[in-house]
Amino acid sequence: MKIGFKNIEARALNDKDKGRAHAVLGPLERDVMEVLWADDGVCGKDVFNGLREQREIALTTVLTVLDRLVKKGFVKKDATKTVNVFTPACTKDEFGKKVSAEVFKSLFDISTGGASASFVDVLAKTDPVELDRLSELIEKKKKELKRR
Amino acid sequence: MKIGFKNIEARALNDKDKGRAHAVLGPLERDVMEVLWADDGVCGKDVFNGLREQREIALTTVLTVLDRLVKKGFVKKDATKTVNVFTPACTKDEFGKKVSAEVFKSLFDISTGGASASFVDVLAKTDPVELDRLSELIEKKKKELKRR
DNA sequence: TTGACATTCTACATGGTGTAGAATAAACTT
DNA sequence: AAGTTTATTCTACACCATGTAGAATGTCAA
Repeated sequence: MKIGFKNIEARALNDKDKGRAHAVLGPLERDVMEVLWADDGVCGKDVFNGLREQREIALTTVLTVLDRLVKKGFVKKDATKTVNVFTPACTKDEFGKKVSAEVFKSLFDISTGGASASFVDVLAKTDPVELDRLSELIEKKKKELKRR
Repeated sequence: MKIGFKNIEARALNDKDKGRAHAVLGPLERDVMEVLWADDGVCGKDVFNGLREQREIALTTVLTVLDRLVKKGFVKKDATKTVNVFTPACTKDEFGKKVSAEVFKSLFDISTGGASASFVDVLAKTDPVELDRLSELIEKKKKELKRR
């Protein structure tokens, strides 16, 4: 019963994540982001009114979450107006990219092959058309790598 | 300042995750899994001895984590022997697939395009050779889809 | 039976998230 | 300016996953 450590050591090296590897946002936080992305430049109450229809929630809860989002850098707050206005710090797509990048790093740590296989599978189920775009992305990337 | 909800509604439908979207395992839990994958059929103490070299830790801590892993279904425990023997419930690759699948679903929820772009980017950095394999996977998947 | 070792129980700390009342501040009304 | 309404911040708690490990208990061999 000998034990090998290669992987552990490998992982330890690039393990900046403080505990949860890919945890990014909770469901409420994500819903708030959705509202911000859906309609830019809203105030806390707008967000509140929006979410309220889907779930029962207090205004202050929304404000708290909004503030946490600001602290995390996902949202910008404009406090110069009478009413604070919140805007996403980046587009939904950019956000997706950032989050994905983090997540993929951890995933590749586990298994590059497994991740790739799974990615294609899930993508095919979710949005088959995207498969073509993905092919293009890969080709582009390959060329990019060759140029160097 | 009107607000749109399409995305929120969409998300609400397939939101089985109870809070953390892609949280899977903590760092210690992952390290334990690595030991199990690295050397199959070990007992608690083996895992302990292994981890011990990387970090200071108590035997019971390892046992606790091992048990939690069993409860989560990631590890199997054979209690028929004098000493309990632990084995991974699936290979590292399979695990990677499962975890990835979960994660990708959430990611695509945010942005399919962003996720794809990011995936290629990170993959190119991590393991450029895998880009070719990915291309193949996509082609295979496309054919598979056509057949139906 | 006793001692050594293995396993389980129980329990606490920490940190992120959801939750929101209370307190405070700012703005508006009269 | 005083009072009223509205907005924002403070403070605080609950919950859960995870890391952590001592205490208690169980098992087996000498």
